[in-house]
Amino acid sequence: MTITPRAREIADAALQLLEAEGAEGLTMRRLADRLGIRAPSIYKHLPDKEALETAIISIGFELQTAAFETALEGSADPLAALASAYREFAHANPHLYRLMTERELDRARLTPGVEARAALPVHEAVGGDPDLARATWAFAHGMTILELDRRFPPDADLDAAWRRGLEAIHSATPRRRGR
Amino acid sequence: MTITPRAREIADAALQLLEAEGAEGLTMRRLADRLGIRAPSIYKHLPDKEALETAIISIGFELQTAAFETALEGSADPLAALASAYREFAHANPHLYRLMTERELDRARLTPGVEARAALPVHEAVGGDPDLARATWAFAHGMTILELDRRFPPDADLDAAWRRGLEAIHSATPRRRGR
DNA sequence: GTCTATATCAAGATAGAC
DNA sequence: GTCTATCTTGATATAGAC
Repeated sequence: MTITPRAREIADAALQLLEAEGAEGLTMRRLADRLGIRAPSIYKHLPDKEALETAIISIGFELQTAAFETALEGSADPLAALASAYREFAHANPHLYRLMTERELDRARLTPGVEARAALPVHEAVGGDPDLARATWAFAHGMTILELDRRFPPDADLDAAWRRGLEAIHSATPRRRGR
Repeated sequence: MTITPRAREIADAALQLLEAEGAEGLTMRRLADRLGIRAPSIYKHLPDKEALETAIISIGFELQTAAFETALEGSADPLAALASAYREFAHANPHLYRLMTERELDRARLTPGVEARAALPVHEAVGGDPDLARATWAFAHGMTILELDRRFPPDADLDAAWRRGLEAIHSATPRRRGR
């Protein structure tokens, strides 16, 4: 779904609200407060709350794509660079990260192409093997969300766990000529 | 937290309700209906809804532990056996699996030891390396929850992605004498 | 594009009697 | 251990005027 400029402003404000107050803090009333309008006015720009959330998620994919691009600039180890960028993105925007990952995606309502654009660099970094790319995403998402939810023991060395997993993936990655 | 027999009956019914109707279906009123009592009566046995949820999660860990034990009996490849059992457990009890993983755990309210007992076989299967065990759990959880939430493309070969990831982990697992 | 007023609903939880 | 009655809260969303 493409979106009017005003709807985009509203979604930007919603993202700020989401990160400031968490998922339960994201209500139409509070969002309206933040915008200086009344809640029913929002419905003139976005049909319902789901559309609002999907608009936020589209912004999230754009931010993630940008983070990946920055991370890859002049990096000698693309996989490690993307993994760090992924982890840092989630820690910088934990509520957004949860919103983006903890549910089924209503892809028909996303800005077209945003999801695939965000995923592309990972596919390239593992040499184009789609199965390995999915396994890599699963590992990264698992580490990230379990860390955000504090599911590892408090004394766990998560840097070491990330390293151990990336090593394993690296050793399973097909080599290109010249590497 | 340990629990009275009646509270355990209530938690068992709550688990059935959860799997039948999903997380939003799990309300004190509907649970009471299923038990043939009124909602306020539940509060004589469990202090609040969080205690109910934590009791369900404790049961979940017990079920998972049992599933792991069955899977390991006479298996030549413990890691593969545990991975299959993990995946099957989640698919057989998807709402329970989400409840168990998609939030911070209130460990003080769990039945003591249940979480560690469920995790132990995985630690053993990767040769006792705690970092590799965490990476393995992250991979398995990531695959599982992304699959439950239909986040992979519909044509993705998820068996192949599981295999690819487990291969990578296996090649990173320290060998024991005689293997 | 924004407003006021309101419909609609359903949740968790408590008091106090039996 | 269960009941009835009720409090309290707060959410999404619509109608219709300006």
